[in-house]
Amino acid sequence: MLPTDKWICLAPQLLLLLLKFAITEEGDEQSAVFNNIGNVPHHYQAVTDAAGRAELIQLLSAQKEISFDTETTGIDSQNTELVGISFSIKTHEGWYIPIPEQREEALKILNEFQPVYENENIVKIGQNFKYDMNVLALYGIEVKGKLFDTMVAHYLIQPEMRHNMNVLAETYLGYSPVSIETLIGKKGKDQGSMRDVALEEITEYAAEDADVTLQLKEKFIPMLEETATTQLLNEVELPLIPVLSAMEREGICLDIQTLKEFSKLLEGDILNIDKEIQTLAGTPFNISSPKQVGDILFEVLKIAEKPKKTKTGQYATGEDILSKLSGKHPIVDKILDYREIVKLKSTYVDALPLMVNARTGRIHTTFNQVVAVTGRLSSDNPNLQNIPIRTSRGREVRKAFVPRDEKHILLSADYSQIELRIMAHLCQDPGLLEAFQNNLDIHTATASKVFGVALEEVSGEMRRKAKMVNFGIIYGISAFGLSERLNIPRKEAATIIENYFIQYPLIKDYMDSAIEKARKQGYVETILGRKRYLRDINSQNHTVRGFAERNAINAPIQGSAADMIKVAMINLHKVIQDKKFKSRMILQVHDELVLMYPLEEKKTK
DNA sequence: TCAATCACG
DNA sequence: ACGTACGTGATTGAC
Repeated sequence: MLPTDKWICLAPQLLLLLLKFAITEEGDEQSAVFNNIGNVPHHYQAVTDAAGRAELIQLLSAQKEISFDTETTGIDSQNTELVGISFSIKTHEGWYIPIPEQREEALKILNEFQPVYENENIVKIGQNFKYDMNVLALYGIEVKGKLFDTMVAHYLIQPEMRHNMNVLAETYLGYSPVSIETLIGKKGKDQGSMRDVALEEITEYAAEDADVTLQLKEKFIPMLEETATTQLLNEVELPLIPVLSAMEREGICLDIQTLKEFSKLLEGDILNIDKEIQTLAGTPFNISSPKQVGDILFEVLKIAEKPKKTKTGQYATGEDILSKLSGKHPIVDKILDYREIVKLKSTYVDALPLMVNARTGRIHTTFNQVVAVTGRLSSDNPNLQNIPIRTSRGREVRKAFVPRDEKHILLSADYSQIELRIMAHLCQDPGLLEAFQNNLDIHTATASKVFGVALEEVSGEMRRKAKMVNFGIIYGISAFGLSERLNIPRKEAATIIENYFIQYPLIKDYMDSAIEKARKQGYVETILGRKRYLRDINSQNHTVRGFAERNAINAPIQGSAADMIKVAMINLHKVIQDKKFKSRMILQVHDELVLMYPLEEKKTK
């Protein structure tokens, strides 16, 4: 690596070029060289003997707050090994403690640090704290005391930005930490292991992470005040971290045998449908290729007058398009069927069993707290927030999620119409409030009002339409969008929307005021003050501005629902802990919580 | 790597 | 006269 003083001798053009590279790729080697913390005086120290550790532990134990980080062999916090731990208590200083590969020896050293991690009086600062919590739990350590997470804090300050440490360090501290690629190479099969990195190098890397984390925390405290998100952080997002950690560690059991059998069944179905489709098409093609499906439907069979195209000029063959062409040719329904089955098989039936953790025998998702700009959680590896439910084949997949044993039961509890209720709260529309207060089916009540018939006279068709309007309202409705989804003329959709706003006049007012608010202050916010910044709200471009306007309407609703369930999760977790229940929260699906409880706790609830 | 599709709320 | 419903993640084919 080149020291900085050699860089400034370079021709300005070259420097500019290098700078350009440095900022296009986050955390790459160029940016690591440019403005590295290595050019700042610092003191990072490896602690490798018992005496050194004892001294460090004594020092850490006397602190009000410490930042820490863990180095591991992998990125899956449920299936990884500790390579080392690092701490910082002062800017530009830090310690790194290697952890041996041999588990007994590793446990011995971690036991030494246990009193630090579990000290209730020390504030712990981390970046992506949940990961470290999960890893340390693998070694029997429950991190306790007040915590601070720079990643989660930044999520409230700038929800739409990325929140990884390299970005944060570059943006707020003006330097690029050593990138992990410098140590173990680029992601891929040739990537090395953190285990094999020389002590000197990993010390710089790990201690720097703890150091940077501590510095970021100091930066973020006033920024949280400026954005009025301190309370949301302290009372919702941070307390949620141990809850999510516990849920991830708990995992969920999967009935692999059932899925294996289902897979075989689907396999057969796929072969049959494939054959039927090829025959109907008259020429062989790959049904999994949307491009080829489009060509068959619209070039060979010509089943539509003017087929819709995607933005790249390819024929659009999505479910919405094909279902409208259902009657035109028998092949259409077959393709839809084929797509459903292949989706289920590849994404769920075959994929999930491979993700069962060898140690626990269960599936462990990761709940991401800083991805969704509205404040929702997301779930990945695997995503357990999109397990099928809408079709009967899909529900078979869902059935494979089972309690631990016959003495346990899975319980799912969900909010009913939470987003519409929040809309009712935000706009205080009397009609909408009354419908909820009378505990009416909200879509039927809406149909009754919009179509001007008695509640008892509402037909299935009317309810279906009203339901679509209610959903559309939350998303920032347009006549075009509604007409597309109801497959009715735009004029008719417009009339329905007009009637809707006559019946619920304050909803219209809410939508207008949300947009107005966004224009004036540049952001909208949820009930708990979570912001969404909408820089495009005054754009000259209709499409771009339209997006921002719909976001202004939707974000406070979707986001407030997210706030609410997060608070509920924290409270529920506390009750379970305080009363020492064995019930466990397992999943969150936006408006739903899945718990597993032992039979014996059924009556105490 | 991106676009298209589709699973969920 | 525009293009259009909000938020996610995984898989596949095509380049």
